[in-house]
Amino acid sequence: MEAAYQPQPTEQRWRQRWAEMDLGAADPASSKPAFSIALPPPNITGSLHMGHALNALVQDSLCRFYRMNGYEVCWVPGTDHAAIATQNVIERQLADEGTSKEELGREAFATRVDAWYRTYQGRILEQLQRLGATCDWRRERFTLDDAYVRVIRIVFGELYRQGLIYRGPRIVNWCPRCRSAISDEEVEYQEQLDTFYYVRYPLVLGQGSLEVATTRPETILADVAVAVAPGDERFRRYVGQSVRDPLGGREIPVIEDQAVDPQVGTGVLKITPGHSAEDYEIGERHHLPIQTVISLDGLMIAPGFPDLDGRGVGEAREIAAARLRESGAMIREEPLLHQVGHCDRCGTVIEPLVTPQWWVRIRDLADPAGEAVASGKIKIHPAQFRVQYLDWVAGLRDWCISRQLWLGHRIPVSTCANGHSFAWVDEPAICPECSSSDLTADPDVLDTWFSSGLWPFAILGWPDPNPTLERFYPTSVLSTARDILQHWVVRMVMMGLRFTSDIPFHDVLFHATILGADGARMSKSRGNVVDPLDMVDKYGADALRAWGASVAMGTQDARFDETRVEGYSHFANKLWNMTRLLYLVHFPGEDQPGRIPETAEPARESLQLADRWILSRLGGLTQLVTKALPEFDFGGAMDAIYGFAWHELADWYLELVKARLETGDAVALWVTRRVLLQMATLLHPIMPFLTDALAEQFAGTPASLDRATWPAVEMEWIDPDSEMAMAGCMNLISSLRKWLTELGIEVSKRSIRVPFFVREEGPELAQPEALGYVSAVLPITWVEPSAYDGRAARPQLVAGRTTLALGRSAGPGADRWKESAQRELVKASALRAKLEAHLDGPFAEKAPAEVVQRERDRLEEVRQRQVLLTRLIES
RNA sequence: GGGCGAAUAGCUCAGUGGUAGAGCGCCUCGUUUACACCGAGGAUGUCGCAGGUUCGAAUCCUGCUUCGCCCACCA
Repeated sequence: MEAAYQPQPTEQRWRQRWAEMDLGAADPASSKPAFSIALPPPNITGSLHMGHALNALVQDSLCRFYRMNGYEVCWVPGTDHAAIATQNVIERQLADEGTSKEELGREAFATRVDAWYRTYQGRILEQLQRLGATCDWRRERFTLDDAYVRVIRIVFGELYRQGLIYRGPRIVNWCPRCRSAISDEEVEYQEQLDTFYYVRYPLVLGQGSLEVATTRPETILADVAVAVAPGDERFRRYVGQSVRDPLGGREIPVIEDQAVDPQVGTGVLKITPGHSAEDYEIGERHHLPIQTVISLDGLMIAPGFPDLDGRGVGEAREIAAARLRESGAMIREEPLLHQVGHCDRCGTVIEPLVTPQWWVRIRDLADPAGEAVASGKIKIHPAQFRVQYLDWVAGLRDWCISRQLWLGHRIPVSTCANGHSFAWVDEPAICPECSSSDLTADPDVLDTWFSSGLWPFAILGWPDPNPTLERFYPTSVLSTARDILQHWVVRMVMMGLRFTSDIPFHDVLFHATILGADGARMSKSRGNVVDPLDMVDKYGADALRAWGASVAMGTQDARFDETRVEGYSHFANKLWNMTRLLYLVHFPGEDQPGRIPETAEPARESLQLADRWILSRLGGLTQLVTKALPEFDFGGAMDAIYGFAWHELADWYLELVKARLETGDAVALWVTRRVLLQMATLLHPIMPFLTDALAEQFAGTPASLDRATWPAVEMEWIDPDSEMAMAGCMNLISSLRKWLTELGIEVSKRSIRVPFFVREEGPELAQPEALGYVSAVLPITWVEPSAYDGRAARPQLVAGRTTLALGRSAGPGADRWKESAQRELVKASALRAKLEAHLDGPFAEKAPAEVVQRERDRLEEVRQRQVLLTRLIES
């Protein structure tokens, strides 16, 4: 074994081995219970980011855990074409090259896209493998594959025939830059400072006017009414009359509508159904016409107004405001901070526009999706996101699924010259109704989330009955980032329930979002992005995984902290060297190859105190980890293993057992081997590379711990008495070591042996092995008290209820021992006073008996300690 | 505006009704035959603020402050 653990060559070797062993291969014919995960398909828009990495390691840890627990695990990987995102990435590239998709033309653009997908698709999956992911790689899916496209068309056709998909002109969130509609969920609201314009709308008949407050004077030309709240006394006399729009001079009615809030602005709302979602609804209620003054490019259409016509919306706003000021219609202007919708892909301000689009009637789909979570059939972790899910599902509106992009799944509908529209799976040459061959295919493509929503069953071969689908659907767990809840998770539940009559997964995991070290979301523009593969290069995949496990399920976003990743790389080295310690006992030569041999389990009676203690602790650890992982408490499992390995096994047990190992003590050899190996097994789901490299050093282990059986808890190991005895002994050793240091005795010098004798023996030394343990880790030697009785005051130490005395005049710090004892006495007295006061009060009567007893024991201990210390100082 | 969450050591974060924890950083000392990717020791905390419940609160409740996330048609 090398003196230091080397992650890079080790990981490379094991990646290859796992691939050869095909660890992820799922056999639908197996008789084991099933566990399955559909890997959330990363967008093919570049490389893997920290979120992907975190998500991958969460899923991989679960898959490994369940395989080790006897499950047939199916983890299906894949990628998503991500229409809008990919198109934007490629458009940016083209812009950098000084060209555009329009210049290229559709065909050349499509070629370009294909090349992009080919380059990055494989790369993303390779990156997952570098993290140690054990997917069933042969089942890889891509949302543009023929089979996947077929599923989409079948689903679309079904919904179409069931009347759940319809086409119609309605107001949509239009992104003028993408030149496409986007769904409500793709709109991101940002606070923005604009001007609030107060504008006068004069009555057509008679004197008077209404004041309207608006942020969008350029849309006055598309106003079709002015509305007030029902019963608003201030404006009662205007209702039913007409006012003139102050730019165009058209007559428009004054109406009442419940959507108007009398508190906001002037209490009078201009109604522009063509350019506001809210106004559109009001317009529908009152059967108002729709006027349009903004084009799909976001430019004004105002033929009668040459100064406005063809201008951008921003410019037009300034011009319209100027006109209003000139005409005297502008009453005043004030700054207004408000929320404005932006395209979440390109950041452009959304323009609500009325265009013909395809829609999914949502209620029939959403209600069952809500019920699945409300009833507990689908569980969400952490639990507080359940509420968010339910609120969100309850508020869903019809879903706009058409996009006017060049990239994506075509809407599988054609219309013939005679006006027959029909959905298809394979594009037909003639109309099925009238056999007309004059067909027009719909030009739009589908929202990416429409196809992603089918992922869990589409990748398992639906709709054709097959063993994989039968066996692994519904999937067990869906793990994802929480920002995708509304986009994706809900869609999958809706589609799953509708088309498979079953939930798509049992548990939903929302892992933490990883922020940059500066606490902001990672973004290229902020320059705070950390590439997970850089971390893998630097510290190893296992270190990154261990860190990820420790933060994955926090309820709060987690800042990336490289020092902690580094800390876990040290941990990996520590584990390596703990195993190396045992290895060198068997194979003392540096380069001597061999495997730590299996030996027979010793009889329980032959175990020493330390052996019983560490096995008991191991039993407790096994219990904890076995419970934590299926509850998705990766952090709890990681912390427990870390603490056990470093602060119990390495710091104490291995130090105590070293001498026994060197003399070939069969019991010590067996216990050490057992503990090291079982600990590695428990850690394998989280740190697979390292633990496999460790297990390889032991004879009789499987080719990978992934194939090992998960350790059962050995109940007979659980031994509270030994744990308590050992705790006392460790406490004594710590006190003595501290004390020796204070006396100026070099604790770690092996050449020195300081004589000590036991003056008062407390429970710390009750176990026969205890004295030996103290002298095993400290440079002391035990002498008979009689040899020193009667001598003058000797430096003494009180630890717990044990008093030890130094057997010769001490080194340079010899005169300091009384100071040290004095300090201890002060502490003991203070503690005693506190405990006595506590036990004197109502605590003694009201608290549970065992808690009170514990305090009494502490008091008794501290009293004795005080007596000992006092005697000591006075001696 | 509504909902959810967070506030613990210098930094990043665990934790939990009964004696405040880890990693990293800092100070002292040490070892180089498991590990300097190490060991031993140390300093640093009114566990956001104010009330309440309780024998006991960092932990439960209420209010407040600050930060974050989600939702929402304030024009």
